[in-house]
Order: sequence, then C-alpha cells, then structure tokens
Amino acid sequence: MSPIGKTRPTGRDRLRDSVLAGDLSFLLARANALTLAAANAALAEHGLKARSYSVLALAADDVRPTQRELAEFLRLDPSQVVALVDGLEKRQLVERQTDPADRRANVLVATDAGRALFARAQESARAVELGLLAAVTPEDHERLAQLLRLLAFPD
Amino acid sequence: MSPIGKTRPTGRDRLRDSVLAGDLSFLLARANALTLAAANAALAEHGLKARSYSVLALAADDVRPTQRELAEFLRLDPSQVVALVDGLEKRQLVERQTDPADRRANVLVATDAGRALFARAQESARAVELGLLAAVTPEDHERLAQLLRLLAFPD
DNA sequence: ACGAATCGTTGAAAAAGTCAATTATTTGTT
DNA sequence: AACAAATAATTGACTTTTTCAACGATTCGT
Repeated sequence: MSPIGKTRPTGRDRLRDSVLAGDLSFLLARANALTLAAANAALAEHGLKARSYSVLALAADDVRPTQRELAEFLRLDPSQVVALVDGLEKRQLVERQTDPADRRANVLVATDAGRALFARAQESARAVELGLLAAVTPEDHERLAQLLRLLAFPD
Repeated sequence: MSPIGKTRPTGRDRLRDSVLAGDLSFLLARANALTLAAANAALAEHGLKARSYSVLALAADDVRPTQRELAEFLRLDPSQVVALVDGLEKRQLVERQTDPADRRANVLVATDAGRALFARAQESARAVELGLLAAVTPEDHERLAQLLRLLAFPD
C-alpha cells in the first residue's frame, strides 16, 4: 500500500482543492472579481470603469438603447443608470435623445468624442482580455464565451 | 442581391448582438450577477448569502483556513472577513481557533451545527446550480469549470 | 535582541445597491 | 374621446458593500 494515505495538500493548493473550489458559482465570482479589477485598472487611464465603459460601448455601437434596456442588460437598478449616464453626459461622451416613438424614454447615443474615447478604451480592454486569456487557446476562448452566454442569457 | 442589407435586429436581440455582448468581461459579469442572485435567493432560507456560504463551506471542509487565506481566496478585504466570521461565530456555526503554529492567525473550524447547516445549504446550492446549467451538458459543465479555473487561478 | 513584516481588528469614509414616491407619457378599455 | 392602469426616468432616503489607514499582538530575518 502506498505510504501516502489521504493527505491534505499543503500551502497554496490547500484551499484550491476544497469542495468550494469546484463550485461553479464560486469560480464565476472569483474569475469575475479578478477580471473586473484588471479591467477597472486598465480603464482608469481613460477615466472609465467597467460600468461606464459598458454604457459607452452600447451608445457607441448605435444600438440606441433606452435607459431601461441598459438597466436590464447590465443588471442595474434604473436609478444607477441615471447616475452613470449623468456622468458620461457631463463629459459630453454621450447624449440623451428622447425616443420619438416613446417620449417617456431616453435613447443613448455617443458623441464623436465618446466614440473616439471608446475606441481608445476598447484597445486597453482588449489588451487586458488577452492578458487574462494567455492560458486559453482561441478555440477555448470562443467555447468559454459560448458557455457563458448560456448562463448570461438563459432564455 | 439579398433584399436584406445590414439590418439591425430588433427587440430582445438588439443589445445581445452588440459588440459588448461579445466581451468576455461583460459575459462574466452578467453570468455572475444572475448566478449570485439565484444563489442568494436559495441560501436565504438558511440565513446565508453566497459570502457566508463560502466561508462556512471552507470551514466545514476541514481546510482550516486562516482569515487571511479566506480573504485572498474569496477576494475580500481582511476586514470584511472579520465581519463575516463574526456573524457565523455568533450563530455558533464556526469557531475561531488560534493557530498554534502562528498565534497571530485564527484558523476557522465549523461546529457540528455549522456542518449540519452547510449540508442542508449545499443541497439548495446544488439545486440552483443544476437549474442554471439546464442548457449545459455535463461535459460542457466540466469544461466550463475548467476554463473558469484558468481565469480564477492564473498562476 | 531588535527592526521590519504580518495577522486580525477597528473605525471612518466612499461607492454601490435597494426601494418607494413623483412626473410625464403611453396603452388599453370602455 | 375619456379615463384608469402601466411604464420610463428621476429623485431622495436608506442599507450594504467596499476601501483604507491605523493599531496591538506576534513572528521573522538578521
């Protein structure tokens, strides 16, 4: 019989071999925390955070989202979207346009300055993402995105 | 030539076809938000949240983590761990034991009541996870965990 | 033995999240 | 056409979470 019985791994791997480490929710939370921190750090030089970057991205993409759509998509309270848009609008990066089809709603559109900033920020974001995915092949990258989509958009 | 040019999808898919929706950070954030909300809802009946559940899980697993290890593992500030452990200890679910090897450090151990509660909570957690992964085959489930591990533990 | 570093703790301040109420507008019903 | 109910954005109050610096106790390196 092997001299090694049911040994506990030591040091760094001790927690990584715990039951929790197999938990998808935990892995998701931790991966998200690291990714978010890296993204925020990289976006800081543009005066953005992951949140404002996301809003700017959708505005610059000419999707013409309403604030409500933004809230649902980014899983935020509508009041948080107000603050987020206020910030970007004060910096003249986006514009609120009352939706002609529904004058209660504001549609978000990026200004030229907003598009320019987004283009630059997107570079930083892509660089970070590549760094994080250094250990992942391009095929696995796509596979991962695909699987995450199933979790992120269940319907 | 096709009568359909570069049409924008309408309604629900409008935002989902945006550039942002291809962003791994975004997918991660949204998947995590939904998962976290579901987990918290399910754990509420046990008086737990995802955070306290994680701490309890590690304590019940006999990993004997110090609070510092907990903080690093869960990506929390050490002061947040204090509050978390305070809560669990007040409910007699875990115990602080001063590490004999380093009397500055507290090692976390679950009480019998803690283990019992964790067993029950784990059931709820597993049920939620299965629900979220309804659209994912078991092989893909494992693949997803594997890929997330690369992001969650880059070294 | 001594200074530097580390662990847990506290407390304060900033940021993020939650929620109910309000106005303006639209939708559905009669 | 009139009117009630529903919806979009906004505000303000409140709670929770996060972040940070400081502190006493203990350990580590020299």
